[in-house]
Amino acid sequence: MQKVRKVKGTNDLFGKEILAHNFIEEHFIRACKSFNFKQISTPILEHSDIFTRSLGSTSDIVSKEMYNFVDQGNDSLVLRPEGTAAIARAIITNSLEQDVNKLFYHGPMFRREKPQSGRLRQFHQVGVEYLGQQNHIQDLEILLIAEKFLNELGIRKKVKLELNSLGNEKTRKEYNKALTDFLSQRVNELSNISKERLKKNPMRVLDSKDPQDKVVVKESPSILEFLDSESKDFFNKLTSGLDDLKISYELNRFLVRGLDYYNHTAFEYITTEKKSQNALLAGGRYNGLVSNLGGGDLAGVGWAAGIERIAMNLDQLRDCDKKIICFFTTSSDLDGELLKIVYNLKLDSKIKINFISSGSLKKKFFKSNKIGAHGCIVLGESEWESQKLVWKDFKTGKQELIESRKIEDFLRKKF
RNA sequence: GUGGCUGUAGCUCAGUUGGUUAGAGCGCUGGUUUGUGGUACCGGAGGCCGGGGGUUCAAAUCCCCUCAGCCACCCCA
Repeated sequence: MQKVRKVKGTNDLFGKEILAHNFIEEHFIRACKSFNFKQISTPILEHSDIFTRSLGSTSDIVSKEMYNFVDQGNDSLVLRPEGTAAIARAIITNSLEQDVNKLFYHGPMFRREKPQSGRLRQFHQVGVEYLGQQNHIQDLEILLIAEKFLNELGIRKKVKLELNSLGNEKTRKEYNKALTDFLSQRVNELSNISKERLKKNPMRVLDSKDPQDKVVVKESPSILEFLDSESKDFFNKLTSGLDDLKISYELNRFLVRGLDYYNHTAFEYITTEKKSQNALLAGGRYNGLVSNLGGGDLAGVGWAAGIERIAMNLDQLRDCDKKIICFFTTSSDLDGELLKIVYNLKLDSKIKINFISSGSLKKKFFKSNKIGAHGCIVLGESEWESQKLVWKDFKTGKQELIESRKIEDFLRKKF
């Protein structure tokens, strides 16, 4: 019989991996709460049009990566490929437009891509969204959360912040025209993929990795010189704000976001190591998104980070400081008695109890060491006649007798 | 979707120009006279050598197909 197998690009999380996930989520939540952001959790299932309307039909996510299907009720549904559009939808459906919306979320996202390092079909993101009236302070605030988050994970020094402005709609319209003119003149020098992109979405040519393309792109006009006065003013406020906060960043005029809803601010935290999937955390401003989905005229800015990608860059997890104490008997007849004691123990979470029921006494000690126990409690036949237990400390090798009634006090005092 | 690399025990891998019952380390498990570990010794379980087909007296080994995994491109977190 063939072994059952998992869906391609999905992972079971256990052992070290899930510890890393939890570790990252905990730090993320703490950073968000410290800025008074509120949690939101939206469904994994959404109507397809939430994403087709907002991300742009030329985006790869919509054109080839969405897990969509028609259900038994003839609804066209999708496993959400990203969080921002879903949150915009939630704000509209719950009539939250009037509130100040400082939100954070975490959960699985789905894209049907060919898996590789740092890329999965089901992956996990954490993200923040700040909705309201446009104000550069909001951009700064979500960047501060990102800074705090990455710092506390100890990986801020491994990444750099790259920043660009995509300007407002007017800016992009003019820039796109200029860029198209420029690229069209040199279309023969471009790769085939870039020739295609030139027709559909010329700004995508800017972040091509093709060396030939890069030569051409290097000489292309810069969007930063096309910013109109509103866009320019906004971007200047943001960069001087970052300077004041002493947050280091690099301007990268080739940084374009893949999704249509972005405008003005665009940024990425990327690893300085040479890796193919180097964007750990990325985001930007999306002023038109909510109104585009039929809601009010609400500006927004936010980011999302890939938990798996961050986990790949985590040096090591801090060991949890709970101590393992093994419990076993000298005779299996007494296992029931010992279980009763364990069941009645009321301890705080300082220790983990590991009950051992198989093997000779020697093997039980052996196993205790194997799993890194701090010590063990042994219920021995002869000591049990006077209701006593043996405590053995593995560091010192010493053992002592304790009354079974007092075991709780004993352990509490010890740990 | 397009390429490259890799599939042998639970894990990491050996396996010589095709040659008989398929190997190691770690892990798991049992024991070393029956109540004491971290480091010893002896044993055991566990493999349709990813799957299918072909060449051959003979295939883990050579050829073809297929599946899976990893990596890269595209794109993105």
